[in-house]
Amino acid sequence: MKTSKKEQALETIKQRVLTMGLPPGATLDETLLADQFGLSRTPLREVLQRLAGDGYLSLETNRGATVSSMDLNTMRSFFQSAPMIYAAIARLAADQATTSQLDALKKAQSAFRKAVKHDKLNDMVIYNHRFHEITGTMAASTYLSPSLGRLLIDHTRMSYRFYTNDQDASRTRIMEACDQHDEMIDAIERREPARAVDLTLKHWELSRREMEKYVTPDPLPNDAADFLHAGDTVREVETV
Amino acid sequence: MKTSKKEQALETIKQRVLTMGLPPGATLDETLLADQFGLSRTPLREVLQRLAGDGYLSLETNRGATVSSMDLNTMRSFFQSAPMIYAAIARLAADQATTSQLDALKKAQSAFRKAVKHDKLNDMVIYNHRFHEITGTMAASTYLSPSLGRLLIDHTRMSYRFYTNDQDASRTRIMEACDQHDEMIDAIERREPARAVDLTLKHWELSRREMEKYVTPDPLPNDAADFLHAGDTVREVETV
DNA sequence: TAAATACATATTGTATACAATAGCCGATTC
DNA sequence: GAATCGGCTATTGTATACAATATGTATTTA
Repeated sequence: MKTSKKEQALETIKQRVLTMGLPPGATLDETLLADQFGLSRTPLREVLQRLAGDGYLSLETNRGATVSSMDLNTMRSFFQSAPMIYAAIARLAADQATTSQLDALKKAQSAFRKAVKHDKLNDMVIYNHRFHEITGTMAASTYLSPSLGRLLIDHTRMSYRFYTNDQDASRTRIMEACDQHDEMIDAIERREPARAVDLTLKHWELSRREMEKYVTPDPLPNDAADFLHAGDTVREVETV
Repeated sequence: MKTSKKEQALETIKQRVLTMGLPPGATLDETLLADQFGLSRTPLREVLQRLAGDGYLSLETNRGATVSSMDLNTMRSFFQSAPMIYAAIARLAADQATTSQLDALKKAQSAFRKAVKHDKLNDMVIYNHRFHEITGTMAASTYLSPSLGRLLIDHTRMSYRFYTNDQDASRTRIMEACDQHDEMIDAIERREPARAVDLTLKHWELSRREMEKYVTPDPLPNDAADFLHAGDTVREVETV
C-alpha cells in the first residue's frame, strides 16, 4: 500500500467530515493540518481545494476553509433530488458494472456488515458510504457522479446524527438496510436494472423515514401539565 | 469591475475550453499560463485545480492538466442524463427563482440574442452557456448544480462543433432555440414549473436532434460510383 | 539495425520566505 | 459610556527556489 501523505490527508479529512469529527461549519487551520500530516502548506492547500471541489468543504477567499454546512435550504434540495439521482445511479450500475467493481462492492458490504455486528459506528458510516460510492463508480457517469457524491456526504452525516440520537431504534433499521445491500448486490450481479432501482428506492424510503423523524420529532409539550405526562403521549402519525 | 488576476485566468480558461480554443485532450502548460496571466505558478495551479473540480480539466499526477475529453462513454452518459437533470433544474428554477436572478437571466438572453443577430459564434456560445448556468443558480440545489455544470460544458462544446460543421442549418435552429429561451423566461417569471419543464424538454429535443445528426451523419459513400454522386444523395431518415 | 540503458532536459511537486488581508483590541474622541 | 479610528497579530495568498519525476535523445551493445 503506497499512499502518499497527500492522499492520506485527503482521506483523513474526508472521514473526519463524514463522522462529524469535523462538524458542519467548523473552520480548518491550514498550518495546523499541514504540520499534522507532515506537509507544507502548499500541497495541503491543494488537498483543501480538492475537498472543496468534491463538496466536503467550502472555501472563502481570505477566510479559509470551513466544513460544508447543512442548512434548511440544502436539506430541502436534498430530499428533492436524492431519490432521482439514487435511482438513476442504480439503473446505470446494474447495466454496466464490471466484475472487479462488483468485488469491491462485496468487500465494502462485508466490512459494513462486520461493523454493524460489532456496533462500530464510525466504521459503519464509512463503509456504508463506500458501498454507495462504489455504486457511483459502477454507473460511470461523469455527469451524475458529482451529484451522487454530494448527496452521499450529507446523507452520511445525517445518518450519523440520527444514529447518535437514538441508537436502539436505529440499530434495527441499519440491519434491515444491510440486508437490502445484499439484495442490491444481487440485482446488480444479475443485471436487473429495474429491480436495482426498486430496491434502491426502498432503501431510500427506509432512510428517509428515519431522517424525517429526526428533523421533525414529536413536538415538545407546551405547558406544565403536558410536560408531566410527556412520557405517556402516544406517538403521532408519521408523514409518509 | 474588480476582478483579480486569478478570476480572470479562471474565466479566460473556461471560455477557451468552451469555445474549443483549447480542444478536448489539449495539455496546458503551467509556467506558460502563469506568465500569460501575470501570476506565479502557485496561484495558477489553484485555478487549474478548481477548473478540474468543475469538470473543465482533468489532472493527472506528475503529468499536468489536460482539457476534459469527450469520448464515446461520456457521450453515452450525456444523452442518458441530460434530459433528467435539465428538467429537474427547470422545475426548481421556476419554483424559486429570485427577481435579481431573473434580471440576470434576461440580461444573458439579450446578450445571446444580440450575438445571434450579429452571428458572433463565440459570444453565442458563451451567452447561451451563461443563460443555462443562471438557470442552475436559480434551482439553488447544491446537489444538482455540479451535474448541470458538467453537462453544460460538454453540451456547449458539442454545439460549437456542430455549428462550425454546418453553419447554415444550425442558424435557423439557433434562432428557434433563442425564442424558446424567451418562453422559458416567461414560464419562470410566472412561476409555472410544469411549463418550464415542458419547454426545457422541447429545447433539449431540438438540440439533441442536431447533435445526433452530427454524431451519426449520413454514411460516407462506399464505392467510387456512389462517391461521384455524393452531392446528389438524398438525406437519409433521421432517428427520432 | 534494433533494443536497451543511461544521461540530459523539461515539467511537475514541495518547501519556505515574504506580502497582503482580516479580525481583534485598545485608545481616543464626542 | 458608546463609537470610531488606528495599529497589532494571526491567518491567508503569492513568489521563488529547490527537489523529484517523466520524457526524449544519444550512445552502446547484441
